[in-house]
Amino acid sequence: MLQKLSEEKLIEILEVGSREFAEKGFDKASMKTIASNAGISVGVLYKYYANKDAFFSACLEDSLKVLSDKMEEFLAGNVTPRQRIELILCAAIEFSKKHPNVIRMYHEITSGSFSEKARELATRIEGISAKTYRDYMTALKEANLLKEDIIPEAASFFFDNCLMMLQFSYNVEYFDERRKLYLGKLYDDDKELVRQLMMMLDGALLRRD
Amino acid sequence: MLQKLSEEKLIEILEVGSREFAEKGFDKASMKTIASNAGISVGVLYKYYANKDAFFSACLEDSLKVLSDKMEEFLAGNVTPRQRIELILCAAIEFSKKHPNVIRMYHEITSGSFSEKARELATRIEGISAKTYRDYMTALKEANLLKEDIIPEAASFFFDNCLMMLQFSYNVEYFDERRKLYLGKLYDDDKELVRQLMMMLDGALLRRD
DNA sequence: TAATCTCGTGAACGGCGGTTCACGAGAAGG
DNA sequence: CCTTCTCGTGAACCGCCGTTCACGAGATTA
Repeated sequence: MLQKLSEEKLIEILEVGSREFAEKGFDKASMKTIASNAGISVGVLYKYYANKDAFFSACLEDSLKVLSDKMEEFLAGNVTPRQRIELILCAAIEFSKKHPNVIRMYHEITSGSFSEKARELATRIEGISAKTYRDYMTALKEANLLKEDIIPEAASFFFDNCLMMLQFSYNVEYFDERRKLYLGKLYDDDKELVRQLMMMLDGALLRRD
Repeated sequence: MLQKLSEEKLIEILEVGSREFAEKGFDKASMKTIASNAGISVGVLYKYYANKDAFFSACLEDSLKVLSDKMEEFLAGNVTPRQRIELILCAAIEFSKKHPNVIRMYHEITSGSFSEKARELATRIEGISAKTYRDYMTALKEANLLKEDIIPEAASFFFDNCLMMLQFSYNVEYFDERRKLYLGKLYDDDKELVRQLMMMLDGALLRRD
């Protein structure tokens, strides 16, 4: 052969890996299975990645890239705060449905003890969204649109908490069942759920005019 | 010997197990380590529990009992809705600090594929809090204290999401770091955090008077 | 006291999964 | 066409972990 793995093959490997990790979690995912699902031998996996941990990090990085791209859209465009919240909520749900593995992998590193590398990656992406939200909340504050007495740090923490649980609720099996349990017939009505969340977040964060 | 393991020993085993599972997660926790930390042999663990899964379920059940006991306090006492929210927030944080392993084990089953038994346990406790919160929100609605247009199902989902993230933020290592990242100097000020969350939840859920 | 029973012990087993490495297929170079 | 080099292959290795079971220490019983 002397053919290095093609570009597409390398991408495929990362995709197969992400799927495996997202489905089974880090520990239960097996390098052998990943290799065979990607149609390569285990050996080559270790030619490209030092070990399971490094491979996981690569999959994670690949996944998180999509997420952080999305993040930049959040502050773009000139809309009212209320509209922006609604846009973000919709984007979060839409993103969830399009990239379930990203959220699942994110959730995965949330538990378990991971390598420095994985830690660092997660912290980096977390740092991006933290800063994005805090900047946004600070801007709201300065425009006197944030609720009285609420400080931007707490507001962005609160806001991201809500988004994170929303994403988990749409992707992680356990949280999905929980969502059904809580929402009942609202489970299938994304539109109405967004409307409800909107009203609550609005009331929580924005000054009454 | 012919001494059955003493009552205290049995309790100690569950505690050691819970700690181990909470710290390392189900997969990385080792039956041998648990046995040796509890000062018994592996064999006896298998005399009392059929396998690792069953032992995990027992630890989980032991932990969740504490949680569901706490739950009943939530609706007790005659206080205003605002006061009740504040009480629950404080209780959540206090509980987190007192029983870190409970939250961590709960978080653990949230990921990974678990046995029917573990699933069932989690669903049961989830069911209790879901019902508790929904009943409470329904009561608020009927008393005309819930915000206009908000339906109890969505409100209780939202509320529990906030509480859950709060608990994770105080116990699960990853979320704890994230909390520090978001809150900055507010990280050490529980009182102020509760005050801030209070204001936001109040605004999100309760009718303005 | 001798026989029997109970129950904790921990070495041993089996299997699995991450990781390695000797191999060989085939491209490149002469 | 032969040599050399590249790089994917997958059997083999190793360590770990859940699980088992033959054993024996001590309690019970007769």
